[in-house]
Amino acid sequence: MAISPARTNRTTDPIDVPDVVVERLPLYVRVLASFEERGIEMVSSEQLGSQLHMTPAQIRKDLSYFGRFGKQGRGYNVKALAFRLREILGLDRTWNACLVGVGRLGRAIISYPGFAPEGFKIVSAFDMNPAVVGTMVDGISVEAISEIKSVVERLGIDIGIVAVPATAAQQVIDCLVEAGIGAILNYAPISAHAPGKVKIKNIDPVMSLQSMTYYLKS
Amino acid sequence: MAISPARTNRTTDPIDVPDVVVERLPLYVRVLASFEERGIEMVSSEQLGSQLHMTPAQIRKDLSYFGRFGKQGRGYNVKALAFRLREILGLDRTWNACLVGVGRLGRAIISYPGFAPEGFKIVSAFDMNPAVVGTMVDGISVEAISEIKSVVERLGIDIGIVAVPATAAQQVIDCLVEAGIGAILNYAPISAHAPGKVKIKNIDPVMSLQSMTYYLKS
DNA sequence: TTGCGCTTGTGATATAAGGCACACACTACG
DNA sequence: CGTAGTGTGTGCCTTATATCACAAGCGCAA
Repeated sequence: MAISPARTNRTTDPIDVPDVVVERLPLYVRVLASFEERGIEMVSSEQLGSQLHMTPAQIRKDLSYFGRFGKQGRGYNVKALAFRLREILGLDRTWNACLVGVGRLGRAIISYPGFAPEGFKIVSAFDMNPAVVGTMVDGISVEAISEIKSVVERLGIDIGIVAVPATAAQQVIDCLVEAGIGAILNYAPISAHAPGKVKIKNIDPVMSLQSMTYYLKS
Repeated sequence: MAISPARTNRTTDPIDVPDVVVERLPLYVRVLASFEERGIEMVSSEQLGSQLHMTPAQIRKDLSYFGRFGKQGRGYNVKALAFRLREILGLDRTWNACLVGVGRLGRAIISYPGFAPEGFKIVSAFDMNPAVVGTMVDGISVEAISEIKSVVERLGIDIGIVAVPATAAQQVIDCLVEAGIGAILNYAPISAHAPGKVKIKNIDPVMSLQSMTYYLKS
């Protein structure tokens, strides 16, 4: 009568992986890439750990959520592990993103050269300001916010990037969710909340600074 | 013989407050400001919680690390609590920051209008590129990286903002630490490590996206 | 003054995350 | 083959974080 106990299946197992673990995977992908660049073929959790300032045990445990990638006595094959982790994270394809808010910050985001090499393409931009709608910014045409839903559906956009003022942010986020977006990267200084299964990450340099000052008032 | 048991003193009590709690304080400051704007005088942990999508208990416990700010039956005085939290976080003063790396991203950071209103002033900038050194960017003169230590000491700079390419980042960070900086905001795509008591926060939009895609591969 | 409704502050408890340590697997080498 | 050396995967324990639940405090109203 023994029911399959715990984590027995692998590779296709989105259940029960803690968010913290998923958030560390890109870190692993990144150091693996740097090992690969240096021509290193095998790497131990010990080496990964010292690079990342983490305990080897944590790395091994994190990886064990997704499968058994290592060989006892040898460690992990750098190339193979990187490949599998990219696969697991869904980085083996391109993702389309749209930007909402083409102000100063929005333009900087559009021009940021770090997204494309990692497979994130900003394919569309939106703004409320009629003076900006219809113009081109870095090869992207700016459209009215009312168009979000139709454009998202037409172009198959998965990710929304929000760079509007705080006052408009929650409204824009609701709008993106309504349009069927699955993940949101929010640069607006609000503690945004996305309903349902939609993932949201806030990027808020001011809040980061504001918590660090606590430790500065020595 | 009873030794003072646990948390008995308050207000000047930097010991033993978990980092997670400190990181939430700016959030509280922010919602309190929004309540204040709306002219609300008293607020309960229940109201704060529903605004922030947190349990009231967590908010009360977080605040209890620093003192007893509420009144039973009434809640918290919005203005007074905001004031105290700003004081605790060290937001009742201005902090000087310097920027390292005056590339595209660095310029965007210098021009970002969100820091100053919160008391963070970028007072100095550094770059490696001799073509940029000596120029002015948005009213800030750019100096050579070798000058960091002397400028940091002369101007009393507390915070370093790193916006250099990944390859140079760790070196720059070490240099800032050496110069006596107490906190670092790192925009470079590396998992940076600061030695000693120096606080560091990484801002990495690409990594945020890379972890969200895990949930997108529906 | 007394009593009631409301909300705090906090001990106790539950849940989540991290780390230890060891059996086991694999390699290399003689 | 056998043995020594190394490093994984994981059960178990520790530590950290979140939540519950309730006694005690406060304000208002009668």
